[in-house]
Amino acid sequence: MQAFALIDCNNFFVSCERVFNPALEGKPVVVLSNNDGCIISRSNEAKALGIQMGDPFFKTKALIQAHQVAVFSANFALYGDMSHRVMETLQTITPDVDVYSIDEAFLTLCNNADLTEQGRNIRQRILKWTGIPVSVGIAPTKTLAKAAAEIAKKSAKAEGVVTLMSARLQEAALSRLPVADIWGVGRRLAPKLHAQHIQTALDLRQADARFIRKTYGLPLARTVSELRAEACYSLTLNPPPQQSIVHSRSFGMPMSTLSGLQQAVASYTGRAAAKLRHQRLAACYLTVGIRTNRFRVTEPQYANSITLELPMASNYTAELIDTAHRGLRQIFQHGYHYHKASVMLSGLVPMNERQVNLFALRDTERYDRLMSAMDRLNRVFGGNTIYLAAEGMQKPWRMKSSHRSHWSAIMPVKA
DNA sequence: TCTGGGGTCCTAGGACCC
DNA sequence: TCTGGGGTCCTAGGACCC
Repeated sequence: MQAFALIDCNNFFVSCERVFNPALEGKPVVVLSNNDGCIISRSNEAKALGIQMGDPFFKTKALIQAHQVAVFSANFALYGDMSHRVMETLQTITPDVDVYSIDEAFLTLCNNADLTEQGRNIRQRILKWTGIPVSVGIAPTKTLAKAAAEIAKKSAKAEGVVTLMSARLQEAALSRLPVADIWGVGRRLAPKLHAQHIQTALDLRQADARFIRKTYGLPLARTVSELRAEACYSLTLNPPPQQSIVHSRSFGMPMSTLSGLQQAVASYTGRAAAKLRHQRLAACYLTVGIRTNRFRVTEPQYANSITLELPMASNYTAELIDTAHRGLRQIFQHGYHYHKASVMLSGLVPMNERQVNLFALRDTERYDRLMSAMDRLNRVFGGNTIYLAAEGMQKPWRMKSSHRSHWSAIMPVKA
């Protein structure tokens, strides 16, 4: 029988910060999302304080200050780099690594040797070579391996590795796992399943396959099969090319005018176009969207988006901005407080020769500007500000937050 | 005051065709 | 009384993931 292993980095963003600042070990730590809006990574100590994934920062601020929780603005350039190191380490164990996300990868193990022992070895090597602690789940299907890793993360006696190869072990483990913890059961499906008296993962494994297929669709039917150790998914070793590139941000403050939105949309389009060129692609379609603040329920709400076809596949910023502005004029309505805009590029194709030449030209300019900006930063703050330069330097205090000798300056400085 | 951002896949229903 | 039946393509919306 095939044995899948899921390698899942523990509290990944927090663990990355700890690699560069070991004094954070054993202390509560959280990492915040882009605009410092939400909590997106928590150390075990922060979890124990009751801080939830996705909690708005401002709502937990009092708790955070009371317990002296260390707070970090997300540094995705750093996390991407650390992720790369983890994946490279896995490559030294087997060439066939299915990188599932920034902090997870699937691989298959040799079923002749002791699987749990192999899991332990992987764990030790990653910790030693990268400093990142991981959990390993081993099972006959990807979904069961995910569940096993989930249990490994929480169980002290598992020592980071759980193997679920036999039906007996699978049933025992799934009977104690809430159905909502299963990969493929999200916040919408979980209450619906509860209403059908499907509470645990074991209940789902034993549910009527045709009923599930008919009521909830193909994806959940596959999840049920996978829970029964019937593999529906294999390793994805040659991922298909990306289908879309998005750049979206919420604004710092509400925006009401078309010209204000135009500025934001132009800047987002520029970012999306840069990502496009970086991947040597061009786009056939552009979608622009705007919306009001969905949390302000007392205010009138408006959300709209429009997709435009480009006359020719393009990755040229000015052309894409023109298109985005044309779309924006069509969906803009007076009288609303806008809160967020997004630009999506789709219908992605490899860039042609003309586009490559334009790219080379602009890339040189960008590179020069980036280097001079980094040089200035390094002179002011010393080394290690490189990640920040890549992030775009949207807020002054962000610079300080990335500088390793200025940890005390990590909290936002109010104007 | 302050509530992230970037992705994928599936399905139902309408339009249209023969 | 009884009002085809496939097939395709497209789109919006819903669900999920990290």
